[in-house]
Amino acid sequence: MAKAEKQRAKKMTMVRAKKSFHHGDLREALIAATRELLIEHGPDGFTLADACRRAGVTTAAPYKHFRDKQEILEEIVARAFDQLKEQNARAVAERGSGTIEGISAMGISYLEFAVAQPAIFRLMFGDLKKSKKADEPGEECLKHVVEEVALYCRKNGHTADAQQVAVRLWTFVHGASSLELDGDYERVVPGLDVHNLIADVTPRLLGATSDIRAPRKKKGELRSDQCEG
Amino acid sequence: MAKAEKQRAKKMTMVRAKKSFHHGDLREALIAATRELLIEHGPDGFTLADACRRAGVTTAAPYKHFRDKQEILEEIVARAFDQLKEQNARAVAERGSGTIEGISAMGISYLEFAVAQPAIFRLMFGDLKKSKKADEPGEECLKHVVEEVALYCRKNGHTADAQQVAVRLWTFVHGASSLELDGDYERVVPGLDVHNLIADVTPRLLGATSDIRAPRKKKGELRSDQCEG
DNA sequence: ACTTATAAGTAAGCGACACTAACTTTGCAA
DNA sequence: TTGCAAAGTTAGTGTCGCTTACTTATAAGT
Repeated sequence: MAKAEKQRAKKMTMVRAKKSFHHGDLREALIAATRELLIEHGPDGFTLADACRRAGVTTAAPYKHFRDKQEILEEIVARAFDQLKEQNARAVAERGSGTIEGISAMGISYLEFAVAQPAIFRLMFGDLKKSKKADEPGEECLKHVVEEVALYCRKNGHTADAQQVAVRLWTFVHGASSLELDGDYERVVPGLDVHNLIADVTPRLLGATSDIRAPRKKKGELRSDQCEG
Repeated sequence: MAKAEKQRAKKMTMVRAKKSFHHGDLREALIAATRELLIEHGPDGFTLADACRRAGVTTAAPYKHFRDKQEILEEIVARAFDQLKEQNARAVAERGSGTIEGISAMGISYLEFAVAQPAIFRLMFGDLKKSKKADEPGEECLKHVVEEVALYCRKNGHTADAQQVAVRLWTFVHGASSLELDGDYERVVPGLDVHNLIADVTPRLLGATSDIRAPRKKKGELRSDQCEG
């Protein structure tokens, strides 16, 4: 009667009413919907309620699968770290492991990840604190850089501390990603090619550690990549 | 009677009831309160309502002075840029204008600003987009770096493009600030001294130093491309 | 096959927040 | 003195995150 009609009507409003009442896999659906909204409206522009509407459930439904809003984001962040790790690995493998080009490509990969999904990138490194799950993947990302740098050093007879160098590279690439992401480059240095920036700087940061002193013009002559006017 | 009593009672709850009903300078009071809350609870952890309570007014009062919540934040961000600019100028002046030490000090000043007021720093560069007011001050910050680099180059006979070098420095320092701020260094490289990091890298990015034995002789001719898979 | 426990949904409601509208108080100026 | 605009207030709207209590479908046990 009225009941049956109501049910049927509700069915129609569901986005994916596979099995009428139960949603099949609401957990994944919510993660997907949240991801979409994150991309569409930025990190703060999405609401859990919106994600529910998109998944075709009421706003109370998520709490059967997640403790709170934050937990959905944490799951997304954790997966994003895995994705970043994988993408970086692919980039470095393509251009040559333990080479400047490979390491540089890894940095550019990092940048491209950030640009491709700005909101998620911000969540990954923002203070919404990943707390638990995203800790390890983040470490693994840097660890991979350390390995590549160490390999490069071995190949080229450098004695530099690979970890220290890797931190430099990470820092620079992260800065470039952040500034590009927020549109700060665009605003302040309109024509900038960020890929080139990273490729230019990578070799500089790969150098050995300690003999940093006054500027010696001695060696200043040789590099054409230094700065063209 | 009751009315008068109520009013008097309300007076007591006001934070600064200079003139009873009217608040003297609510605009400034709200900005101050918002700043405090920003520092206490992070960029997303504050509410306009809280700021009102702290200023001793109702939640409708702010709209006599600001269009919306965002406009308060924009004002704070604009002032923060001025403060950053000034602080950087002081830092470089102390250590010597146009010197590596001065430029390095400017970078460290940037970092310390970020660490001292993380929430505000994030607002400055986050995507909450400063839109109008914070545009110029941000540009001026970089412009100052460009000037210092140019001065340094002139002093030392470098031909480098000061703007390009300045962007490198900005990028690195911004990356260091972001990672330090979010606790990522702490998590991944616990013992790191970020000041040293900046001081180490500054000369490298200035093009001064050199120990880059990178076999990047000519673009087409890099060997060791294909090492292991 | 029938019962039954439980996982997974709904409905209704709470408190908080951003913001609005309409009213009231106050200070200042003609 | 009046009268008016600035700067408050009260009251209310819609939304959000989250909770509680109820309902429904599924799958297991006998």
